[in-house]
Amino acid sequence: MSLPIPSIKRLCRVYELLSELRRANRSSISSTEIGQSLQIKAHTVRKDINLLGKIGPSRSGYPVDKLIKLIQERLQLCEKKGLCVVGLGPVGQIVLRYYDFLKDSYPLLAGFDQSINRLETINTTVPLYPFHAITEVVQAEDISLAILTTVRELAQKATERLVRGGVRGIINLTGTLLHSNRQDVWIKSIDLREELRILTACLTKGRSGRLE
Amino acid sequence: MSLPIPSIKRLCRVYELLSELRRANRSSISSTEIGQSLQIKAHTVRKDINLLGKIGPSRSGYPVDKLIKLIQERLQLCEKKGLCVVGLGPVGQIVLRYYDFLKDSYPLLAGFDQSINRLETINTTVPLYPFHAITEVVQAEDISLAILTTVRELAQKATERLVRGGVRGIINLTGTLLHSNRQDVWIKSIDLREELRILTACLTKGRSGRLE
DNA sequence: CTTTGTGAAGCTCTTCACAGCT
DNA sequence: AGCTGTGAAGAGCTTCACAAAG
Repeated sequence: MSLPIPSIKRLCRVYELLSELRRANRSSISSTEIGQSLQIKAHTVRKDINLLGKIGPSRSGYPVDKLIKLIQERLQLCEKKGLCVVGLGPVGQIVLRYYDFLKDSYPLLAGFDQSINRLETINTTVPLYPFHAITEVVQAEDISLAILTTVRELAQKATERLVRGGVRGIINLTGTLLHSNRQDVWIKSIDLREELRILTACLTKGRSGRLE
Repeated sequence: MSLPIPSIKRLCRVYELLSELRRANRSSISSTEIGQSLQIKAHTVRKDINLLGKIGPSRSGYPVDKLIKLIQERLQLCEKKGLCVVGLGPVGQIVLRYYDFLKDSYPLLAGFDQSINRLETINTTVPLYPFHAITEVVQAEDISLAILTTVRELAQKATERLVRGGVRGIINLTGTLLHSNRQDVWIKSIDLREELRILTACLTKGRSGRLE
């Protein structure tokens, strides 16, 4: 059975927490403590973990190593996924320069831009290609995820080429609404202006909830 | 009555769509068409709009102008909110340089960094201040929103100073979990690594839903 | 005959309560 | 005592179905 999206989101945060704990050599942690650290109710943490399947009969907190492995397997965080950046303006260049923190799981295999000038002047170890090569390169390099940072006008065309090449997940930073008929493509749009508006509207609510 | 968060999010997107329509001189639009444009069910669009209050008895689509005004009022998008950026590394500098697209509603009143060197070398019309001045400046300039882009180590301290000065909404781009006891402070955390993991996990689900 | 408006039904996710294990 | 695991209850949001209006 497939996990509910809210559970997936929380489990990704649990995963990050556990990775930090492992670095600090902690060997186990209780649902209560996970809850406090991440500001989630302990009930919910346990439900989420149980949705993953049986972890074993330990009754004194969850073993960090086992739980990491379980989440990795169930959420498919174990196998590497090829990543690319489309649009090498200021934002795209930041991704090129600072992607180190994700290269273990998401090797950055390609950057694309429509301007030949940019392709020639940007100094990076990531292979760069012209915009028209997207489908071909994505297919050849087996890239399944993309970060979109193009100008608005190119966003939809880029999406189509990415999907045609085999990309199945896109982080859309262009502030444009992307269309894709396909039912197996996931798009996460992030737009600062929209987020500011949401925050503004939330201020009028009495108490604050967490924004996912 | 206060709106549910999912409705707030959708209405912000409707608002953006309506703004575009107004620029194109459209005078009315139906819930069906809004739904198609934003990939929301028409039912839901109407429910959301009705939550705002009575808009009037027109039965041939919603009048664009009236609806914009109604959303603005109810979501408090009308009055300006002072904004600041904390942390002037690569990401913070992008906000400084490209914030134009939001300055109408969110004037950027201050930038903060802990490095005096940065404060002196960055070329911008936005007033820059040292890290320790956060509380004071936020209060003096009546700033209510902040974009956080500091290094991890400073994120929590920055948050405390911002909140003490009067900030009530924070977009957190630091990849750190922020704590705030206060019930009237809203925090939206955006973290590329987490988003990539969520996308990865979603790929294992059969059909794609929209990620909010 | 298309459009909005809305109570009611339905569904998904969260929270509860408590059994069972260590 | 403190912890996990889980069916049952509950809350919140979405979807439905249809009345009412142009």
